[in-house]
Amino acid sequence: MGIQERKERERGRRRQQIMIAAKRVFYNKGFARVTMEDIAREAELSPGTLYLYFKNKDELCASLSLRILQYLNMRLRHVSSEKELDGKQKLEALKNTIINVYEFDPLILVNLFRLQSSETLKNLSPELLADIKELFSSSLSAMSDIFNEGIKTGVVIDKKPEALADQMWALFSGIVLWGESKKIMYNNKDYLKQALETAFEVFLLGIKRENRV
Amino acid sequence: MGIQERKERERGRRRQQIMIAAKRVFYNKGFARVTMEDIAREAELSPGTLYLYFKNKDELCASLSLRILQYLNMRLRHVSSEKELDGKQKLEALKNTIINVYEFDPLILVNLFRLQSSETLKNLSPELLADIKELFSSSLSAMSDIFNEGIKTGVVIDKKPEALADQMWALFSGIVLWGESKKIMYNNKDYLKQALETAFEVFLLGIKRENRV
Amino acid sequence: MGIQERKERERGRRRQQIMIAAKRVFYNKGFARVTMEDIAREAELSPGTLYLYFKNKDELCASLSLRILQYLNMRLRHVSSEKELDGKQKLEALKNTIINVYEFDPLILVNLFRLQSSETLKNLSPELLADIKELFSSSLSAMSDIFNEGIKTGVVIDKKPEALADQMWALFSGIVLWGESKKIMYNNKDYLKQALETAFEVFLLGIKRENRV
Amino acid sequence: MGIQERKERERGRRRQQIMIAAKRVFYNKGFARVTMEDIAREAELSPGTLYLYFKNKDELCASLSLRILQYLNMRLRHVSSEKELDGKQKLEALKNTIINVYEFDPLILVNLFRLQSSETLKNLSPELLADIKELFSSSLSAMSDIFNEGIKTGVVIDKKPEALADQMWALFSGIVLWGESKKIMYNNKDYLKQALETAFEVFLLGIKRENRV
DNA sequence: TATGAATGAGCATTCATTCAT
DNA sequence: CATGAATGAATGCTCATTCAT
Repeated sequence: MGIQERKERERGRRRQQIMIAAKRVFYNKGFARVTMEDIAREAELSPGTLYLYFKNKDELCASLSLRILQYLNMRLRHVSSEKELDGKQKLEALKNTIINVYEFDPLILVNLFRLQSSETLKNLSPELLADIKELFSSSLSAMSDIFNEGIKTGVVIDKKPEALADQMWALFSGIVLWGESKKIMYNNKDYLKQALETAFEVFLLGIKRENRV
Repeated sequence: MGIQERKERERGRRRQQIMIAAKRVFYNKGFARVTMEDIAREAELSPGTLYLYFKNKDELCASLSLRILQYLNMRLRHVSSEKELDGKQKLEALKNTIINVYEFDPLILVNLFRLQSSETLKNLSPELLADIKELFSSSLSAMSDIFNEGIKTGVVIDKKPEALADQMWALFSGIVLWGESKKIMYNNKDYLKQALETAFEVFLLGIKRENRV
Repeated sequence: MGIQERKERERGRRRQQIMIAAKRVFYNKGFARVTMEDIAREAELSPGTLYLYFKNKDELCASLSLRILQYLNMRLRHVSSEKELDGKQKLEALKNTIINVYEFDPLILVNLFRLQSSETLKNLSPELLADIKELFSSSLSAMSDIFNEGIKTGVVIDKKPEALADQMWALFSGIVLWGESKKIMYNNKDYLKQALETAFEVFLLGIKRENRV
Repeated sequence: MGIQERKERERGRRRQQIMIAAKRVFYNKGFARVTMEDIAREAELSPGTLYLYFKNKDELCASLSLRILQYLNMRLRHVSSEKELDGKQKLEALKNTIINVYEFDPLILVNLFRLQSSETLKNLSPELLADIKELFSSSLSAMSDIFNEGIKTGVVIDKKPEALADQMWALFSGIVLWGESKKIMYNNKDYLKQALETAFEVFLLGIKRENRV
């Protein structure tokens, strides 16, 4: 391992450390109110140091989303390319994957979905924005592939696979955000996982050919 | 009409005037960047005056959501209580209503959905929060009623009607927010209405008994 | 006097008040180290208030220069248009005017000369920059006129009047800045007025025809 | 050559290398915006290393001025002590020397003149400040000598030679700084050398006895 | 000697909110 | 009721300088 490589790895670790601290602060104070100083304090670093690893606050926040997108993408690609599963099993695996990603880090997922609809997107560096777009596209395309296989093998009704992928994604983000508000408005904490299960079941019911006359 | 009542009505008009101005500003500058002074200027009032009609900025913004919630609620109640329609027709009417609400004011709807998952909720006055909750509950309960009628008449599969209402709502907000991000990330402007149509169709496919074996 | 006009005047007074405070602070702390908060404190205002009257720090500082430029310009125009004086007397009046402007506010003059050679110029609002340019041009053109009259009446040697004006201006700023450094480096406080006198005398000697063979 | 001496020479080389890098950066980014890291990067050193050779940023910048002052001083001493030239020729040589110094490094000269009137002077180490003072004094004294010789030989009018030297220096810095601002304000790039020529000519006209009645 | 990661004080600017008129 | 000038706390970001290695 060259010295260059070791440094790069060290740098990556630092970034992780900061992102983890940021996440902890987000949990405690809520996204909107977190300041760079809060994050620095939590990471036991000085504010200036954060800027050695992230260009600005928006990029730090967006980087959190990037991580979970990477995880999601990896999992989806894996399902999509799984040779052992038939079309129907893949649909099931898709559902489970998404729920699993939700469980992996619910808070950051909320951050991601909020990012989607935000002016923040406009302030990101072109590189980071490109990365995010790329992962989004790639994930949706993996989902499309799964639906497409379903369509070809006659498991899924004949709709555009991309539209189905978009819908599933929208359902995912909609449920998660809606669940958030239920938590806040109704103190209804553990509603989400179950809601996701049911929603995806209904969604699959709707698109599976076998359930049709 | 007493003098008291006339004053109250006058007051309501002023509030409307401010809210309309706020909406115009939001359209032009984007939610995040709007200041109270912007709104005051647009309303041809002074900043101080806004505070005579709204406790603070959050409440002003949330009040915008309140209006569209009122509209939504009215429409849903109307569908739900329509004697002329059978269960199946009501499902169709429900779909159309929601799409119609979307078209009525897309931007404010985004605001509403963003509000759902936001810490802003915590800062609202108990009264306003109660109003919002009430309208949410009422709207969802109207939707539940429609689904319930469908279930009873054998049109809809046997799931909890409240869960179905939640899902439909989540689907609604998910699509709208996801559509927003598509606008920003892909400059894909007129995607939304069609996406809503398709998503609701699939959703109804999934829950209608007639489509099942 | 209309209400509008009174307000405008009030606003002007406030600006003056702030500028005077700024000047006081500059005297005490030196230009480079002064913060907006210092100025606000001196003006017995809050930092935010400064921004109601000046777009930003650079503009506040440049506005100080504007004032002395206005004074200079007024005086020069006056000399230039004075009917009672012949060409030779106008040269004398020009010299005295400039020295008088120096005495009017030496520190701000240093600020002005420093502004000349600074990247600050690039950050000013187009309007303010235009005002400054205009006053510079106008002042130099008044000086040119005086030299031109001297040339036409045979008092001054035959050089381009604009070049003479530039030179006199350069001499002025050069002496003032050089005098500043003498103050700092040699604690030589009262050197400047005398130096200006002598320098302008030599300059006039150099350009007056009567001193030539 | 002892080991001590070799080290000292090595150290000097490093300082030169850094100063040259600094100058390059100044040319590209403008004085105000240059950071120590910029300079370090350009010099292919680390920021920390700069502090092994210069006490702080101000000293680094002032050292640039020191170099051109050394050059100026050397040239002036040379003219002053030139046996072959008579008083009149020396005045001409003085003029050419100064213009030549300007051409040698205009940007650094601007830096020097700006330094003159700056609070930076107060932050320099006593040693560096002493060096700068010494070179200034020495240069002005060389100029004084030249004027003095002119006075004694009847070429120059009977004024204090030190005052004449001060004036010439002030004229020099005045023209250069004023020329800078013309560049910025009027995009008038190649004005300076010619302006210096003319200004010095007029100055010499003013102090030469031969031009008088 | 050289490094360069880390520091942290410092600062311009914004904007929701207030209150004297 | 209405005003709008004034507030001042809050915050993202910079960069000269240090110090452990």
